[in-house]
Amino acid sequence: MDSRSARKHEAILEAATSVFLDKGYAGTSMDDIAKLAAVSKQTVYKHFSDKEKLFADIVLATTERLDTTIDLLADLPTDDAGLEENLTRLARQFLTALTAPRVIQLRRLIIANADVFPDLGTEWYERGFQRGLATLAATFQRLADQGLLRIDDALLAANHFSGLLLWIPVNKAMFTGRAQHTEAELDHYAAAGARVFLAAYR
Amino acid sequence: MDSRSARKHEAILEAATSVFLDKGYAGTSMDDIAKLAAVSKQTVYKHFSDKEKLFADIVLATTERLDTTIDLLADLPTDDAGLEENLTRLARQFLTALTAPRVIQLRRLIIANADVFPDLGTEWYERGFQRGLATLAATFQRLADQGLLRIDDALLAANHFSGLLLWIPVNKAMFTGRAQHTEAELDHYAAAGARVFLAAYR
DNA sequence: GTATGAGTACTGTACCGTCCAGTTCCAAAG
DNA sequence: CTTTGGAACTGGACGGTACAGTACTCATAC
Repeated sequence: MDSRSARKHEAILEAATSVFLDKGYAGTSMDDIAKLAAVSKQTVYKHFSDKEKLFADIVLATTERLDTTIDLLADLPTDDAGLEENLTRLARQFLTALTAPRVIQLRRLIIANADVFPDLGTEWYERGFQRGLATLAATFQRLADQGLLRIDDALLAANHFSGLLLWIPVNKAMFTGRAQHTEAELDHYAAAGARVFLAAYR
Repeated sequence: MDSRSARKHEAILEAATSVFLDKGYAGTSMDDIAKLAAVSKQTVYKHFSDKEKLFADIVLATTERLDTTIDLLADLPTDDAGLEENLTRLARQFLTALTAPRVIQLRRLIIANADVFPDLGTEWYERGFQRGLATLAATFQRLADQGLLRIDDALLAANHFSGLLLWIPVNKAMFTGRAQHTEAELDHYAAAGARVFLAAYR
């Protein structure tokens, strides 16, 4: 059932995602998108009423995809033995997922336009950010219930975990455009973050 | 020596800072700035060759001002007695300084335009961000030398401290435009962050 | 009385969104 | 398999608007 219309729709979405992530909202023209999607501008406007609508759609779609990734990661084995090791591995996967160029670009895109699209910023914050934290918090709560961690406020703990891990690389990436983090650096951040977290919450 | 020219120069800088912080780079027109500064557009162009130059100047000037604020904060008494209390107070002041609307707006402004002005983003990162962290790290190192803290990598510790404190409120502010943090929330973040930090680094 | 600035008109460019005339796809009917 | 009708698409032109930067004339400060 991949009608021609559906194919075009998909091509436009894909092209728009690419260009928006790369050049920002203001830096992207509808002609750019149409050209990259190999589609006439008229067709773009047939599928998406205007630029704002198209932008909102691609942001939410990309957020959705990120959501499911986070959900997959947060499943942590609850055996006592290698707790620090497991947590470090989780931290490392978190770092990889959230410092991926696409994710960083999405963050930048939303922050940059949070004043023009306040609803979009809020929606991303709730769906793409707090939801991920809630998932992580649930995992920590499970560990706490098993007596492996000592936690009052699981959501706060999840925030601390994220902050310890992500503050450095995310800021670097936000400000210096394309930041290249070596694998070794990420390993180091993950180990150090997990260690501090356990020191406080075990 | 406040010549007329110098006064105009100052008025333009002030107006540009206000408008840029408020409406972003693309959202600000040179006419807006001229009007707010009560100055003709011609005069703006006499003092600043073009829009980009003006933007860079106001960003760096604002960064400079933030720098000195951080320097003032990071002075921590090194008496053993009330270490946790002192650290909590430092945390609280940090939070106040770095969640101030002006600072948040500056962050947004730089992140939003880091692709168009990569040098500016890098410069802010080094001057306004890493420099503040270095100051904080020096303070921690001093505490470590006195045997009050156990620290391998003072810069990493400073990053952890910042991440624990700022991850929540800064992200909320970045994404949801104008975030209003109550005093009570900030108190809570400061106390919790300082507690976790000490658990790991004392 | 001269340099500096105000006020304003103007040029050139970029881009959103629309319109239209001609073409291609696709599915159903013969 | 061929025809046919309508929907979707192309390509390009166009109106309208916003804005960076310049030019020019008249007023004002010092």
